[in-house]
Amino acid sequence: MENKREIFHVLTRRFGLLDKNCCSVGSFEISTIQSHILYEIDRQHEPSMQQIAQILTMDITTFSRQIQTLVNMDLVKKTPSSQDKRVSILSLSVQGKFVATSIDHAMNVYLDEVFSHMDENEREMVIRSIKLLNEAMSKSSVCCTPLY
Amino acid sequence: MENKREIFHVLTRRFGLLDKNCCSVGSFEISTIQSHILYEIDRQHEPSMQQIAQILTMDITTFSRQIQTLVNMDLVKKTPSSQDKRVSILSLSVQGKFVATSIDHAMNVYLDEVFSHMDENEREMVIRSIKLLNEAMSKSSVCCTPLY
DNA sequence: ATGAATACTTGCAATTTGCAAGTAAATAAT
DNA sequence: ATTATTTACTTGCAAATTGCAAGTATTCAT
Repeated sequence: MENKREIFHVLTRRFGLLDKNCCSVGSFEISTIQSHILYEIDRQHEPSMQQIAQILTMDITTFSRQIQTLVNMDLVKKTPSSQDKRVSILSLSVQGKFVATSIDHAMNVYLDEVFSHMDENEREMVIRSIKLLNEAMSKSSVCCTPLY
Repeated sequence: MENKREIFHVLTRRFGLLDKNCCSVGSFEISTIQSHILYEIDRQHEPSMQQIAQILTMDITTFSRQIQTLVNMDLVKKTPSSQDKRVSILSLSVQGKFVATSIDHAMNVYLDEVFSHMDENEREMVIRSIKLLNEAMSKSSVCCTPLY
């Protein structure tokens, strides 16, 4: 029987390391969490604070302060919702979009390099496997609240 | 072309979340980093502080203090090396071994549950893919030095 | 024997964290 | 219509975590 945890542990530590090192773009020093925040704001449609905080399973107060930092860095904009004045709609500034895109690009460059060590069949298999795994994880009842 | 980053991001966030939630065993409150430290001490043969800190890419001073905490919790033992009195050999206490094993078990239970949503062929494919990926990542020259 | 390198520890100051308590707006109850 | 409750977010504060600089102790190099 395989020790599944081991191989997953190695994988996620490596990826986490990449996540950690990827995040300085130009003069911006971006922490891992901040890059994840930018990533999620970019993905979602007019997200509120709550929404992003929940996706990232962050305490809302911690999140609030991280957003303040990102607003001060002029990477994120906060717009009060017209429907509900309590909620702030988050969006990326032009600079924020640039940073998010740069990080995304860097990550994909890295992943392409990783995949270059495989042949075409292997590449396809791996991609298919990760997708399968994501589906299976989202079906799981054991861990965590589903992310998407 | 796939957006590789997206599917990897989802995967590693989910796994990270699991890592975060898994770690309270009995009366022990274990943080994610601490569980990784226990895991690596268990894996390695008579590791020094440096060794584990490097594997986990942690600052040695931060690591030193984390180890102090784990020693105080009676989960880790520090034995001065007989060959070199500067180095401390790390090992798990009986309790530490128990905690590490419990976490490992919990993770594998979760992973088994995840894999139960697949058929046997898929399971094999996924395991093979993760291994392939780990190999490819270890060959990569790009990762883990700052990208910009 | 002396200087440089290595393995680790401590001082300190900055950052990050999460709970408790706050404000303000929307919804429900009377 | 007024009051109470819930929701969305912010601030106070105290504890924990971090990393650099500077320290000690041991080993290696010359």
